[in-house]
Amino acid sequence: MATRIVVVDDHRLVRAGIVALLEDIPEVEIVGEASDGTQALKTIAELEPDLLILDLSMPEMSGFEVLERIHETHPRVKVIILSMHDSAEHVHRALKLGASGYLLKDVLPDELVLAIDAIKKGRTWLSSAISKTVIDGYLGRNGEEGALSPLTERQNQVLKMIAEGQSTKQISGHLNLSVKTIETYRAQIMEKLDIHDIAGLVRYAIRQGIVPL
Amino acid sequence: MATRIVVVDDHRLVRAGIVALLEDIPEVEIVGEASDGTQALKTIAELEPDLLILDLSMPEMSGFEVLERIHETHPRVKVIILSMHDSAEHVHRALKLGASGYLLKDVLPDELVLAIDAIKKGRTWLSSAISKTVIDGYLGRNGEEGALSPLTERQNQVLKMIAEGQSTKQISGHLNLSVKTIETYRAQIMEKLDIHDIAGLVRYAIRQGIVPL
DNA sequence: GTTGAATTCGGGGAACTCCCTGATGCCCGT
DNA sequence: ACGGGCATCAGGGAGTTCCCCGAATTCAAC
Repeated sequence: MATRIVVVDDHRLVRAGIVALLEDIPEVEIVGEASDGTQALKTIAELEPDLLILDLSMPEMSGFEVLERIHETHPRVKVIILSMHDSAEHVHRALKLGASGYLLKDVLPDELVLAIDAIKKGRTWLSSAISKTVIDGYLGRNGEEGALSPLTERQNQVLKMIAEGQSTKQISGHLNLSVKTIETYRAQIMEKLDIHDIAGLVRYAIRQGIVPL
Repeated sequence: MATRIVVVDDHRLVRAGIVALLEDIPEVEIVGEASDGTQALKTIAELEPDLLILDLSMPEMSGFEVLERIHETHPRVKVIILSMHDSAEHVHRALKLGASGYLLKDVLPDELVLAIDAIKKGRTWLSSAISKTVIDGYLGRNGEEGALSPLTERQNQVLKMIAEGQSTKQISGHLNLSVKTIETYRAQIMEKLDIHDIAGLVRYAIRQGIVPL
């Protein structure tokens, strides 16, 4: 029986492209499309597909949120993440939230078919470019540079607020912490990431999906 | 005779999608693909296509640079810009650099075909969503809020450096201007954009394509 | 030829960041 | 139980930003 697929991406052209690519594959059947998170959840509830192809970067509701809710409400629906960014942080979050696959948008079209096949059989499929990163992470490459988000929860929280444009003082207010504490975090973040200006932190945060663009 | 097209996009999947979409159209023929600017220029020199479908956001060489060089070396090659961002600034730059069309990635696939057709006939095609903005700009909507980048050249230059992470002092050094002057610009920028923190400026600059992510 | 926008600079002071050092309590793993 | 990572805070001072003011050019435009 064909795998029933729903494609979620906010760019119609990209969506249409994926559909066009999969159209010729006999084992799969595109049963629905959606262009944002809300719509995606509705479509899934209606159609109960086997597989979701999910773009991460979407307005309103991010792919992560969609992923999270799907995992709660429709745990049997497998999800392949389509992303532009080869970011360890992204991969980490996606897998944690129950994604079955993570493909970069620059994969060969054939790989999409392979991935669908693998996932149908219960495996997890990662783009070859990222599997190395993940394995490194798994191996506890905490040595120096690599690995998944090197920041603690608090640091991530503060980073987010920095990237949102809040000042040290504002952050300290919102978190009910002393200015000094936030200063410490900011310094720790900058040291760990080896980024030494706000602009760099903002770009980092955007790339990591911590704040929307 | 069929329009000979080269597709340039750094995401293979997207490229493959576009190709798949155009494959069925009899009037066009995809003769080549490229995944970055350098490759694109080479391909164009070799194949001398009629039309280029160009993604703006690419690593190494941005779509704008490619566009610029093509216009210099192969002025007869028409270019359709494919972009994710509905940014007046982007559209403006693209048209200035000689693009014949500007399509958002969320266009209906059919519109791509229409655009190709229109451009083949010497017209300019803009995604419906953006044509309004452009017309407003054309009408000299310099009144208050709207239009193309509201910043002066200097302000843009400073904004870029801010978004790159340079401090007021560093910028003043690089531009051989006094710190006070840069302070003035920064204040002017913030006032004009109604953005009052560095993080916001960085996000704005990224959205406008002034700095890469 | 005056008006206006763009570019350039300054003074001064309050506010804030940045950097360094040091410290406490807590929880976790061996 | 001890080391280590984490979260939390402090003091102090140099350096910067931020915000208020004002003002000189130049150049194009009306």
